[in-house]
Amino acid sequence: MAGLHELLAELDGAEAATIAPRLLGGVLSVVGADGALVRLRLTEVEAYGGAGVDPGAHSFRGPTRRNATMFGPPGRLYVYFTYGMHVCANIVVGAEGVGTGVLLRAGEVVEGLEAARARRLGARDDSELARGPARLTRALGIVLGDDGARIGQVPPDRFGFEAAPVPPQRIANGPRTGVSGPGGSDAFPWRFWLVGDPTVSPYRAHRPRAR
DNA sequence: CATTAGATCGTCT
DNA sequence: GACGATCTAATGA
Repeated sequence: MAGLHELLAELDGAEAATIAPRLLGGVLSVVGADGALVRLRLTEVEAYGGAGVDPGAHSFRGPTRRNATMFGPPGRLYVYFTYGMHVCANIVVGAEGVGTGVLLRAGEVVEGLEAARARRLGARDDSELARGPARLTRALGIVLGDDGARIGQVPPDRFGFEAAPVPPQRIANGPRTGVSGPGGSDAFPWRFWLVGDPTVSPYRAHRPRAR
């Protein structure tokens, strides 16, 4: 099993859409803001390209206050707040200044079930604990203050990742969920998931704001 | 089962 | 001032 930084070094210069599927099946370890440890096997991710390349990416129009971490060194967490109430997390995968990341959309809790359940009261089934990007951060105890944190090894770090290669035939891909405009079209089929896994979130097209 | 309304606020235009 | 890389509950078929 390779750590995140080894994997990123091996794929140096590759596009986010090439790196994203390589993260599937890998195990993300997080010591949450409340101190409890949860390990999650990634089952669904989305790749986001760099500035001027990917109209669906936060980094498309260049660096801003919010997306600064995307333009920093790879192997860090890019955590952002959205819809007035939700937190989502990415792994920065491109070189410094490029602005690429992989959104962590869903996974299977493989350790720390009790902590994850406690953080996700209301989940009807364990497969729902981290089925969706905002649910995932909640199950793992990732908070806004974790933006920019380095993903190393747990312990001693609070965040870690171990890759676990998955056969290509078990991976499917398609348009990204909830992305408006051309970035959410078939032109960017950069959502990747493990075929048939119950923790993969349902696809939802972007919905324009109601009046 | 599918579709929709409402929640709620930081960020960028 | 408009709008989200979303989620839940409620309503309709």
